[in-house]
Amino acid sequence: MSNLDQIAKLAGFSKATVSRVLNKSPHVSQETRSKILKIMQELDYVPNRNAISLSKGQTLQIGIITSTINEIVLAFLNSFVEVAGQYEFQTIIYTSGEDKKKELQAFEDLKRKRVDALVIISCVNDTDLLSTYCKYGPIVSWQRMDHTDIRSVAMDQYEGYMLALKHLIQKGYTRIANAFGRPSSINTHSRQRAYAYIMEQHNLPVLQHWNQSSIYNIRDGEQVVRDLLQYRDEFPQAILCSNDYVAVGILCEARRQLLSVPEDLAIVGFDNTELSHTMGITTVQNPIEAQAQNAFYMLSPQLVGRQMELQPLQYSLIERTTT
Amino acid sequence: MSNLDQIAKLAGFSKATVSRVLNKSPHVSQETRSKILKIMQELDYVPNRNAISLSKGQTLQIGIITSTINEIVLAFLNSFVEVAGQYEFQTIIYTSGEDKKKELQAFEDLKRKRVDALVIISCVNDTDLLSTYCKYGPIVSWQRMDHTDIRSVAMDQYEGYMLALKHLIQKGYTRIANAFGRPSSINTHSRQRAYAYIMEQHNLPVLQHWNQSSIYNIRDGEQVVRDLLQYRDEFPQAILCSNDYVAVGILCEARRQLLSVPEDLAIVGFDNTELSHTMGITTVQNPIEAQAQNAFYMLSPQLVGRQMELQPLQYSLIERTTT
DNA sequence: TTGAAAGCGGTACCAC
DNA sequence: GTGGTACCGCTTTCAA
Repeated sequence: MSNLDQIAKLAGFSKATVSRVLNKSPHVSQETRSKILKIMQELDYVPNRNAISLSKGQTLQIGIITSTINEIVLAFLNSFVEVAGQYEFQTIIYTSGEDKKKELQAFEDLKRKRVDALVIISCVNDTDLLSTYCKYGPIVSWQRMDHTDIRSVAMDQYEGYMLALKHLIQKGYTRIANAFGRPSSINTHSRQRAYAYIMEQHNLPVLQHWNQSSIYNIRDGEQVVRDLLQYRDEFPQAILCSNDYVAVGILCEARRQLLSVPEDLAIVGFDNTELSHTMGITTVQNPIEAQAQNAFYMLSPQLVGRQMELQPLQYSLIERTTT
Repeated sequence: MSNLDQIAKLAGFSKATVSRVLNKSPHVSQETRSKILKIMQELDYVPNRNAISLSKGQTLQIGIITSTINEIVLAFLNSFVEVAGQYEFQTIIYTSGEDKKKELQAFEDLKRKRVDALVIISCVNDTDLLSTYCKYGPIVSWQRMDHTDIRSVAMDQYEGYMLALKHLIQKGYTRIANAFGRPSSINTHSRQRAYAYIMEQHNLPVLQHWNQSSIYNIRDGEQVVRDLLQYRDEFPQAILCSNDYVAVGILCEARRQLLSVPEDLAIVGFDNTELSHTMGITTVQNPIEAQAQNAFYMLSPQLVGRQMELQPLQYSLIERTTT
């Protein structure tokens, strides 16, 4: 492998001049430039990115942290990789598997200058601890954070959940259950607030086993149906899900249990993923791609020195056949 | 940010000794070590990864190339990130969006020493061109390659497809259609060979419109059903799919069209993903996780200087309710 | 327009 | 066990 020095020697110029050519500096004469370019071509030269990173103190790499890559994360990840790539930034995946130590390595890598910035999709460490890393580079989060140092691109799911609740009530459903996600998450709290508010406002019943938590995926959704069926007399008319995959699980299991949807059980998903469309699940449209792009835009002032305008975000209800 | 030099000065030792402490060299006295470690702690010192990479000529980063991150890729990606992480390697995503230039950047990054190795999930460039990059580092592929320089971890889908075909025939289905993926791919060719062989052996009919290509995802699957319905009289009894997502699309659309499954149409997926389980789709179990792990193991001789034993791979048929 | 040289922050070989 | 020092390969300031 050839390096700058060799190119410089062969061309009869200094490293500085060769570097100028590489960086398209205007302060190089035309003939010098073409002579150097020719030699680079001949030697099949490409600059070493580690050397550049070390010298510039910038890697053009962004770390993205998630416990695991699942279907929900997919849309965000794709969209983020895409927009970051447009600005020459690469994306490194850090999967923690909910392990605090492993997750922390991503933050250490920010400190160690392996990445220029971090995006949190989900994290398990204490936010007070994580925010101490802000001094090493910009950090944004998709997951809502209870800490002011780390900004979040997510929307308040209170609004989205309200849409779903109002839709159900308007349709005449009164016995409404919830399949929440992480019990301690801000999203879950928002949803619980919306639920409590609406239920009280309409003077509707709230049973304890209608509030299930830690329901994340298809399998969990299937289990929810089986659990609810144990209380035959208190079976809900409708169920709101933490995401579309949970809704899919509930729908499939409901059918297996010979419940007809939406007559015996109405289902509302969340996110409006491809799958909810295919399976005809009523859901709340969540602009995930836009949030991923906003994540990059929020980093951009420190990354590319330019403030970028965030896209407006809005929920909407997509009515399909499960309500 | 502090660096080696500062630590050395403050501790009253040389950079070399500090470096030894960092790298856990045994040739440092206990008190020197603890003294240096104490100072590192006080200054909150961590070594700069770019400097290490430059000096060692190794980044501990592996690039993974795919046109887009979809559900099929998910299992592979998760598994690969996991196993690579166990050996301290990080994974960088390169999504090409089928753009040859963009895809080539990943290979240039191998040359430029941004990554130590590459894993191809899918690629669009000419394999002759890509194999010229082998001299810069190890490259393996999940997608089957027609080039000997780049080894593939994938299995020959001929075997898997045979399982599915034999299953259908044993069940008494004779009018069998195919939803193939990329027309030019080696996998598709393997499947076509298996199909042709079985059909001829059993003297079964083969209609041209029973062989659909470029069917990749749920939407494509839905479309397949609508297309096939145009030939009412020549509607197949069963259909084999390029993957489980196509099968899901076909299943959902078939139900919407009031076809009963498997009576009017039997469906066999491929891969045995979570979703096929949930929806009760008969499928071919494809050990994707093991292939991802093997991908790392195939890189390992050049990456960690150790030959690792590849896991044996085997297809099996998972019979569920769609056949 | 060009060059010399001092970084960037480590590693690793060779002395002692 | 420890230190001196030449790398690794590129950027950037200052002079000329």
